[in-house]
Amino acid sequence: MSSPGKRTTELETKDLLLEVAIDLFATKGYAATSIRDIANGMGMSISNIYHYYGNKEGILLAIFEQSAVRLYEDLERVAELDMDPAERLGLLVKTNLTHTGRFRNEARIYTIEREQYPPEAQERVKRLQRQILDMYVGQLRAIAAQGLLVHGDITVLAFNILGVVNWPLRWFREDGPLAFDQVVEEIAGFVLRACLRPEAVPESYSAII
Amino acid sequence: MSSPGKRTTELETKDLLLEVAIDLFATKGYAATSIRDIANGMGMSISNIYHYYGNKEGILLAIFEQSAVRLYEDLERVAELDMDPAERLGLLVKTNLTHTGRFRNEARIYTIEREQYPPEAQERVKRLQRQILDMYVGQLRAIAAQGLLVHGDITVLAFNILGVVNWPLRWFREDGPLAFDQVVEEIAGFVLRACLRPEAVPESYSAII
DNA sequence: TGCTATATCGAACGATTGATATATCACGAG
DNA sequence: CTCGTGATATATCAATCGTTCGATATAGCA
Repeated sequence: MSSPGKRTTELETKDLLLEVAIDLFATKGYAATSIRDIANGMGMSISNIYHYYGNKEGILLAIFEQSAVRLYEDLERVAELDMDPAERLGLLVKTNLTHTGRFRNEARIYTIEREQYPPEAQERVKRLQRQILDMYVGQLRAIAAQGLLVHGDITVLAFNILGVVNWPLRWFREDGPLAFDQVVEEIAGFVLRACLRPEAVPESYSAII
Repeated sequence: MSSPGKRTTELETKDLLLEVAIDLFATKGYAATSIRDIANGMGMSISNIYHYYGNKEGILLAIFEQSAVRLYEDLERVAELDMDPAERLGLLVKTNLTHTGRFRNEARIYTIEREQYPPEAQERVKRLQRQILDMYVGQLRAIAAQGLLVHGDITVLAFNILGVVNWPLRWFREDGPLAFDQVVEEIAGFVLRACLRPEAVPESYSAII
């Protein structure tokens, strides 16, 4: 750490705080979670929260920044791969799903409806959500350039993809009967079949055997 | 009205109250909306809310019951129509979309994540959501019986449909560039292409033209 | 004309909220 | 060993929360 005087636990406390907040925000919701809930959850007093993050909104922003940016960068890396556009779209969907599967609670937070963010945060949230949508639009355009895309509005297609990809946050249970990996495969197939002309759907996604 | 003593306005007040609450819950969220916000929005005192609905949760329950049941019944009517299963699934999707388009604010409320409902309400919410999912599963089964369904887990397919169908609640703007009717058509096509073997997709949905 | 039920009100309750101000603690630099 | 600084705790704030209260006004019934 750069500055002196740390009690050796700054990072741990700061991160523990985020961890607890992520958990509570994701389950109870941001508005229904109190500063005291968080302090309680980490077994410390509320002072730390104000010491490290300024105010309640600061926690939310930190969570959003940390995890939404990470998602965006993960996706961007895939989006720029030099490969067949259809396969790349499938990989993008799977990457997105894997990400939200691994960081489930964080994902539930950055997919909160924008209106429920504090007004000051909304612009930032909107921009990042827009960037992710645009990434899907870009992938679809590459496919369209090959004449392999179904007809229809590309933006609607992209929104539909986001819908299917984010919905498992609402229903998938780790302890349920389905394996997450299998769900990822099936959703990727669902997306490709819906977006591509039938003859362009890679065999591994067509789910027709 | 059955009982005496009404000041001629009970129905109007009771409904106005729900209307205001629906609007506020849908935009600010349930937890972030105070009883006083609602009273303020209808230009009356807090007492009426408790007079008519007992407590804050009572309002939420009344909204849920009124609108979620209406959606379910609308869908059930379509699900029981005697017609080609593929066409019927398309019609079901369009009915669902039209419903959430017309009752947008209500729909945003009954699609709130279940955990954010008061504990006493969760069981009721869960049951109705399950019933709607099962309706889609039933439609998919009918298609599978004809050998026209893609391979894969039917439940995952049904969840995917719900994802695509409910997502417009998050992004569609009445004053945006897209006409809602067109979006409805495109989403129905998206769903059918993703669920049916290519040769089974009705021409009107195939969007290949 | 009373009697009762409904509709509405304003004021108040105790609890909890986000936030702050002040204090104590631990430790590294000198 | 002292001193300062960052980490944590305690005490407290005004505001707002959901809820309850007693009161009043109005309507139909006897």
